[in-house]
Amino acid sequence: MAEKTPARIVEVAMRAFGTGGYEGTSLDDLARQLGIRKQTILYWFPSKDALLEAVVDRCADEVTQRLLRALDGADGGFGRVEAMVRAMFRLAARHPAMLGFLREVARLGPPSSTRLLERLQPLIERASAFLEAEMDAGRMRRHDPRLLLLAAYSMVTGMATEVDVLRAFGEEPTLPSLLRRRDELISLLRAALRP
Amino acid sequence: MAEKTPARIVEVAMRAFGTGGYEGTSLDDLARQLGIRKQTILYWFPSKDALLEAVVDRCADEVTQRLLRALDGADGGFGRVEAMVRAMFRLAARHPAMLGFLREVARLGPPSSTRLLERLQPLIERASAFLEAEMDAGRMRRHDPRLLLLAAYSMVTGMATEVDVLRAFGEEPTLPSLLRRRDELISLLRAALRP
DNA sequence: CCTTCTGTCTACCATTTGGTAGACACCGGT
DNA sequence: ACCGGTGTCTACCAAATGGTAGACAGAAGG
Repeated sequence: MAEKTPARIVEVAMRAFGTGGYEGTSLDDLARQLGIRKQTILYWFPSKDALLEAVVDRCADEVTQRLLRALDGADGGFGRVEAMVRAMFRLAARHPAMLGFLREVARLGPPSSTRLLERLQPLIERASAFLEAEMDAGRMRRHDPRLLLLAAYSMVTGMATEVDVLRAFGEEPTLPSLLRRRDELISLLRAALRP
Repeated sequence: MAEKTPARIVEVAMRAFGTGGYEGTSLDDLARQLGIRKQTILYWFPSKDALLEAVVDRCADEVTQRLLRALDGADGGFGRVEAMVRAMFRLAARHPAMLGFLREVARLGPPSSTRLLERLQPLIERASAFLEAEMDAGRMRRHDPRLLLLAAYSMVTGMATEVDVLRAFGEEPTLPSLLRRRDELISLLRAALRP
């Protein structure tokens, strides 16, 4: 049990909130999964809302860190877009509930959604500035950079998380299928962005 | 009060489930909004789950009807894609909670998601057959038709529903802004699909 | 006038929920 | 040996939840 209790709680809560929803997950559920009593959860986080905030922060950190790295590295141009999509899919493969949690927070609305987006703001700024610059330089077809970003975000979370929908579309929730979806999405974006 | 009670219940429930989530909405909440007691709800629908099923069916009917009409009418080629996107956005404008409800059902998983997708299956088949034919004829750039459909679906629901996210991206939830998003999305798809 | 059916209501109920109060065990420092 | 803090636990609690039982009012039909 190397991991600290609060970190374990946040981890399990993110998975649970991301798949079962916030209201659909009780503190007792979490405690059961953690092998502790719910009072221990309430010792570390004074209320369920406070726990949610902590999970939001953890999630924002993870996403920001991964995407900023992808945005910095690699060659410029479309390679960077591709790197970001790959980073998100890697996240989806390694941490499947996190994208679900993102979506859940968006549904919950303020104050959690506000908190999340505040923390993601720098990332959004950097990414849309990058797209704008590429478009100005004529290396990408011109679109509204923020709407493009939003569309890409929606596609990634959709294609990475909606397992049942995927099944209806003939896709199994396996790793190879995930990679196919990733490549298909990249090719779609490339087609949309070629000058 | 021309509308029948069961229909009113389903209507209000769809709005509530779509914005507040299924577990986040109590029968008492619904009853309050309807100006009746929850026992009246339970008279028409034997349980909360049964009510959810009814809402799922109602939603599937509405979506199928609107999209099939868009898929039939208009000229072929990209015009039909555009008509479908427009139909979805019209739905989003007139019935904002319905797309949110779609997403909620996807999150809830089986059996509701299964039920919804079964009922949408014919629509999915028709749409992907259409895309396939267009690609075969060389009138659209080749992509995996089902994944393309899924991507488009994700983009539409995302861009039409995630108001808080939108706000972070500098978009206000007003009608003109919705139309801008619609047009931007159409132009994105057109760019991705031009041969 | 009586009966039956329909739709809504009042009165409950068992369970679950988020949260409080406080006991208890362990640990490091003195 | 003692003490103060830290982390987890047991014992509760008030409110809310989905659901049951049955009263009641009105309309329809004989």
